Amino acid sequence: MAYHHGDLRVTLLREAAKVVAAEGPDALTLRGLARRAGVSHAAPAHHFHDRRGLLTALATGGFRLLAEELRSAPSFLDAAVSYVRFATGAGRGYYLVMFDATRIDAGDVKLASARAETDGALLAGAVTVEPRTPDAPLAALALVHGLVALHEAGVLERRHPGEDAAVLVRSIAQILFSDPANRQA
Amino acid sequence: MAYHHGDLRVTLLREAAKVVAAEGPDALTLRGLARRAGVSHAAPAHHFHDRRGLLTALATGGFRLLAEELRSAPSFLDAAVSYVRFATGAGRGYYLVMFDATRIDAGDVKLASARAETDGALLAGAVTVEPRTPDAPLAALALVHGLVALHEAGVLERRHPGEDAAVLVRSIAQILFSDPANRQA
DNA sequence: TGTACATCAGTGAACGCGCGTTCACTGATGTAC
DNA sequence: TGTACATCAGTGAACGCGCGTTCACTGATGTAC
Repeated sequence: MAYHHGDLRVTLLREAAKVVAAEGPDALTLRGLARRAGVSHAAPAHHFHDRRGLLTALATGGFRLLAEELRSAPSFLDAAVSYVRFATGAGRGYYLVMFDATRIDAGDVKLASARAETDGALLAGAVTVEPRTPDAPLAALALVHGLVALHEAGVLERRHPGEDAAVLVRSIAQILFSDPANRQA
Repeated sequence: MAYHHGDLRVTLLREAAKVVAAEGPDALTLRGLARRAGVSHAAPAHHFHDRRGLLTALATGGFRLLAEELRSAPSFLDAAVSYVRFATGAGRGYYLVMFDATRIDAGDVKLASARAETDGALLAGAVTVEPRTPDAPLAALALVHGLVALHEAGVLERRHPGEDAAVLVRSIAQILFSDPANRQA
C-alpha cells in the first residue's frame, strides 16, 4: 500500500456523500470515513481540519454540482425537475447537508460562493416565470425545496405511492406557473 | 426535594422542545435532559425507553399541537400562516423533529395517528383551494413546508431580510391559489 | 545527472469525554380489605 | 381507621463504547541548483 493515497480528499468527499445518503449526516464520522478509505483515522482531519469542516466541504461540493445541473436545464420547468432529481437521486448525500445550518459552517467563504452560484442559476430560470410578481421566484424555490423535503420525509411516498418526485414536480409547477420557454412543448 | 417529580414526562418533553429549538436535535441527550429537569440521568429512559423513543414522543406531541392550530384556522390561507408560524415560532423545537425520518421511529402507532390528524387538518383546508386540480393540495403542502425549510436554512433571511416568514407565506400563497373562504377579505 | 532540502501527506499512539444503557435498589403512592 | 401489599417513579453506580482531537513522527514528492 502506497504511503500517499494520491487523491484522498476527493475520495473522502465521495465516500462521505455515500454515507450521508445511506445513513444520514449523523452517521458520518471522521473515523468511519477513514476506515472506508483504508487510511489512518487521523488522515481526514488533515484535509478538513474537523468534522464541521468536512460537512462544510461536502455541502460546498454539492452546491457546485447542483449549479452545474441547473445551468444545463433549458427552461425553468426543466431546472425544477433537475433540482428535485439531484436532491433525491445522485446528489442526495450532498443535498442532505447543504441546507443543514446546524452542521455546516455558514461563514465559510467557499461555501458562500458555491451557494451563490446555485442561487443564481436557479433564479435565472425562475424570474422568467409567469405570473411575474416579485415573490414568484421565492415561491418557485419554496415549491421545489418543499417537494424534496416531503419526499425525504416519506410524505410523498405515502400520498403518491410509486410516483417519481421529479415527475411530480413538473406537473405541480405547471399548475402554478406558466413557463414562457416551455410554451411550445 | 420530593422523590417523585409528579409530572416528569411532560416536563421532559417541554424541555426537549426548548433544547431542540435552541441547539438542534443532535444536542438533545437523555443525560442533558435529566440535568435540566433536576433528575437522575436514568430517569428519562424510564419514560421514553431510549433516545429514539424520546424524539418520537416529541414529534408526536408536535403533530398534535400543529393539528390543533390548523383546525382553528378559518380558511386555507390562515391555516398556511398558522403552519409557518408554528414551525418557525413556538413549535420550532417540535417541528425540527417531526419530519426527521432518520431520528424518529416511523413505525410508532401514536406517531402515525398524530401525523394523520395533522394531515387531515391541513388537507381539509387545501382541497377547497383553486385551481381544484388533484395535485393542488400537494402543491400547497410543498409550499408551506418548503417555506419553513428555507427559513430554517437562512435563505429567507438572506433574500428577504427582516420579513416575517408567516406573512410571506400569505402573500405567496395568494399568488398561487385563490381561497374561496377568503374571498370577501 | 545527481544531491540537498523544503514541503506535504499520512501514521499511530494517546488523551479525555459524554454518552446510552443496564440493573438492583429504594422511596412514594394508591388500593383492597 | 388502620394495615398489608402491589405498583409505579426515580436513583446511583457501573459498564463499555466510539468519538474528536492532538502531536511528534515518518515516508514520499517535488524543486532548486
